[in-house]
Amino acid sequence: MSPKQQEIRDREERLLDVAQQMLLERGYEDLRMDRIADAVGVSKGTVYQHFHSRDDLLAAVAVRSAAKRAALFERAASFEGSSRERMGAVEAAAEVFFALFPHHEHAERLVRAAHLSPKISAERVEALEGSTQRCFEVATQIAAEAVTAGDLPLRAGQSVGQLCVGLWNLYQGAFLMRDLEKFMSDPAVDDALGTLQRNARVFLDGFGWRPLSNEHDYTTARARALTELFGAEALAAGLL
Amino acid sequence: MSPKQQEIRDREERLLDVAQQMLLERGYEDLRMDRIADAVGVSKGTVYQHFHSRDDLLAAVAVRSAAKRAALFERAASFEGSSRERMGAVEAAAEVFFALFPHHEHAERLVRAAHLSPKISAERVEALEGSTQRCFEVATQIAAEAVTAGDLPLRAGQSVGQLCVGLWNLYQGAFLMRDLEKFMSDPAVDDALGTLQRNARVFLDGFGWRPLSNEHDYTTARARALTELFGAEALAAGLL
DNA sequence: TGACTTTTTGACGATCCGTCAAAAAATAAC
DNA sequence: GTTATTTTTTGACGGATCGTCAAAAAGTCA
Repeated sequence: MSPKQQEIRDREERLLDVAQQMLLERGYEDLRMDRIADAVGVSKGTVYQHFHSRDDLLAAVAVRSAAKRAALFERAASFEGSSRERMGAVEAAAEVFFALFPHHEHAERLVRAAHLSPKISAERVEALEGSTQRCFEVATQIAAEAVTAGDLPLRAGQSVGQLCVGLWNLYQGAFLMRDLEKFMSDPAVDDALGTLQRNARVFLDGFGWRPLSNEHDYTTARARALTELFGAEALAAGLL
Repeated sequence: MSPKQQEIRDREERLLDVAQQMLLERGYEDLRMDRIADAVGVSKGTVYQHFHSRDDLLAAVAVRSAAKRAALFERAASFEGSSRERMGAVEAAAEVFFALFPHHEHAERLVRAAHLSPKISAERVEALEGSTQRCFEVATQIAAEAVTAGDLPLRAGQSVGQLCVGLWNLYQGAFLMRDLEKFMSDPAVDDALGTLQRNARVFLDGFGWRPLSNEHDYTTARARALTELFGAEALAAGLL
C-alpha cells in the first residue's frame, strides 16, 4: 500500500471520527459536510470521494460501530459457563457497547429510516445488516444450545428467535430510556443498564431458562464476563 | 367562534393530515414545507402561522397521535377483569394504536432526537411528554393494583415502574421489528404484533403475575377488550 | 526533467427554510 | 353601504447547505 493510499485510509477514519462526535454532540441536523471537511482539514470535494452523500457518511459511521458490536458479541460467544450464563455474557457485551458507543443507536435508527436508504450505497446497507445479523446469530446459537441441553424448555408457539427478539427489544429500550427518564420518577428505573439487567432476568425467567435467577447468582458470572472478555473496554466504559 | 377561526382550525387539521401522510410515504427528509402548503392550497407563509418551524410541524403531528394513544390507553383502564387481564387491555390498546398510526413511531423518535428540541415550541414538547406520561400512569396504576391485590409478587429490587418500562420496550420493539424482519428467517417472528403478544406474556410470567399464561386463557379477554373497548378502531386496524 | 495520472479544490447551480413588506381579506365604525 | 382599521395571506427574497465539476495541484512513472 502506497503512502498516499495509507493517507487516504487514515483520513477516512478521521472523517468518521469527526462525524461520529458531531452526531453525538450536535445531532443529525447539524451534521454539515462543510464543517466536517474543515475539521479534518480537507475540502468538501474530498469528503465526497469517500462518501457518496451525507447520508452515506452517516451510514458509514453506523457500519463502523455495528462491526464493533458484532465483534463484542462474538467474543461473548466464547464465554465458558452454563447456557444462561453465556447469554449473560452476550448481555454484558451489549452493555459494553451501549456505554462505549453512545452515538450508535441514533445513527442506526436514522439509517434504517425507510426513506433514507436510497441515498446510501448498497455495500454499506449490506454491511450494517450483516453485523446485526451476526449479533442475532450469536444469541440464537446460545439459546438453541440451551434448548438442546434441556436448560430452556420452549412451550408450543415459542422459539429461540422470539426470545432473541425480545432480548433485543429490551436492549434497544435501554437507549430509549435516556429519553424516558424524565417521565419516570421511579428511582428503581433511573439507570438504563440496571433496568435492562433486571428486565432481561425477568424475561428469561419467564421462559423458564434454568437455572432461574432466584436459583443462581448471575451477578458473579456477569462480572467474570466483563473482566475476562471485555477487560479494557469494560474499564473504559466505567462498568468495572 | 367566528367562521374565519373555524376555517383556521380546519386548515390546521388538514395540514397535519397532509404532513402525517407525507411523513409516512416519503419520510422526514422529503417533508417539504412548500409541498405541504401546495397540497392544502395555501402559501408557505400561512403554514408558518400555524407552526413555528418544520420541526414544530413534525412535533405537532406526533402530539396529535400521542394524544390519541393516551386516549386509547385511558379507555383500556376502564376494562373489567382480573388485574392481568386489565393489563392485557392496555396491550390491546397499544396494538390498536400500532396498527392505526404507523407514522407515529417515526415522528416521535425524530422529535425526541435530543438536538431537535430547541426548534420546537415548548408547549408541544410538554404535550407530547404529558401524553406519554399518561400512558405510563395507566399501566403503572394497573400494576400497582395488582400488587395490592396480591396478584403480582414483586421481589426485592423490582418495581411496577421497571415492569412498565419493560412492557414499553417490548411494545416499542414491535416498531423496530418492521426493520428486523429481513434479518430473521424464523417464521414465528414474522409478525410484529404476534411476537409482542407472546413476549409480553413471557415477561409478565417472569414477574409471576397471576394467573400465569398457562393457568388462564388470555386470548378471550384480549378479544373482549378489542371488541368492547375498541370496536370501530380494531376493525379499522384489521385486528378483528 | 517532463508527460501522464490521480487527487484536490472551491466556486457554482439547485434546493429548501424561514422572513417580511406589501397585498388581500375580514372586521369594525359610521 | 362605505370607509377605516385590523387581521390574514402571499410569494419573492436572503441565507444556508448539498452535491457537482472543470480547473488546479499533487503524485507517479518513464
